[in-house]
Amino acid sequence: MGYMNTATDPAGRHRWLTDEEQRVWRAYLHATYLLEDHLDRQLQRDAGMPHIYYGLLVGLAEAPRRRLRMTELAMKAKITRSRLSHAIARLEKNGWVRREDCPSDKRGQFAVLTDEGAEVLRRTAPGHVAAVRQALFERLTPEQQKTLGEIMEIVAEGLQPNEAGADLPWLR
Amino acid sequence: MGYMNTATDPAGRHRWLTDEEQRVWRAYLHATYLLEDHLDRQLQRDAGMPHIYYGLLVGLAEAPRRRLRMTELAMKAKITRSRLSHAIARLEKNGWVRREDCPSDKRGQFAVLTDEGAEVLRRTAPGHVAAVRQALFERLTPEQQKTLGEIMEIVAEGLQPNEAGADLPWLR
DNA sequence: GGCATCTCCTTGAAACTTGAACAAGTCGGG
DNA sequence: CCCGACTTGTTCAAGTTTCAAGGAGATGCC
Repeated sequence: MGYMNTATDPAGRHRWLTDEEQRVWRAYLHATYLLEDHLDRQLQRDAGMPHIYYGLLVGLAEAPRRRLRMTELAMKAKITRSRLSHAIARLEKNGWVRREDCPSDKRGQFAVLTDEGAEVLRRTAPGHVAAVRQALFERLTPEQQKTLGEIMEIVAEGLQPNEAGADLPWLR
Repeated sequence: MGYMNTATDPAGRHRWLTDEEQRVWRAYLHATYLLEDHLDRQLQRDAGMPHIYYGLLVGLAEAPRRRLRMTELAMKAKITRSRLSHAIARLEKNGWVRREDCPSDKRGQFAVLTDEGAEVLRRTAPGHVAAVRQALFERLTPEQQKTLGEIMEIVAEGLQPNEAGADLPWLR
């Protein structure tokens, strides 16, 4: 009992994970926890925000006029609109982001990266990239990197809610 | 600017990620977000608790007398003691876990899995395992599974705070 | 136009996490 | 025995996330 067991498929009963699968799964959980935790702390310390907020600024920085509609940004970051509202409120309070009304749709709002926000990014991006590089890429062979990419694309594809037709509430 | 750029190492300046590294990194972020989200919802729906709380019950179920000292459990789950205190309080309210004083150390507390807790696990584990299997293992070749395990072990090892000597504050 | 319906985003409350601070207990000298 | 240093686990406050609900504007159809 517990997470899973060693047995495979005893004629109709539950299929647990094999020992090997279990090893892989636990390694996955362990590593992804540690990495997320590591990056969250790194960014909290150096940029004063959690990883996902940083990702929002990056999303804006990459957008045409440093701006994106709330829903677009939520989709890009794969979070709910609600969560984004709260997050942007916080970033706005920090002065990294500003809200602007959408002229063509009065319901709409743009989240706009401010100069200050861009500056924070400029200042903290190198450290963040270094952290990612050091925690991940420097430790893997090119082979492993390639396989990791393939695996992650497969997994993401399998979980992708939308799939040409099944429009998703970006989310939930 | 932003997350990273395509340039490599222009004589002393910041090393960004190559295009390929960037692809891998974004795929990683995307997939791990989706998977964690997926499992969290699956467990919230079927077991009424988030993934990490489920992991705590599993940890207890695997322990000798279904019990573990708070600090041990925190280590096993790789979370802070503070977070564990809150979590156990909640699980206790649900009746899945009970606290017991440690006889040998009056500061100590055991978290003990109750029969109810064990029952919840028994009832929900198959669904959870199925979710993991379906989202991950069924989509990967044996080769990929093997490589994934290797990669995750490497990454975890690199982030492991302790390393024979550097005792860690379980955590932080 | 009138009206049902959908979309955009926000809000509020509850749940969860974090970090610092803390009471209580243990431990190892002196 | 006593005291300083450390450990154990909790608590508080602040921050974040979730979920359900809702206001306001757009849309389409009659």
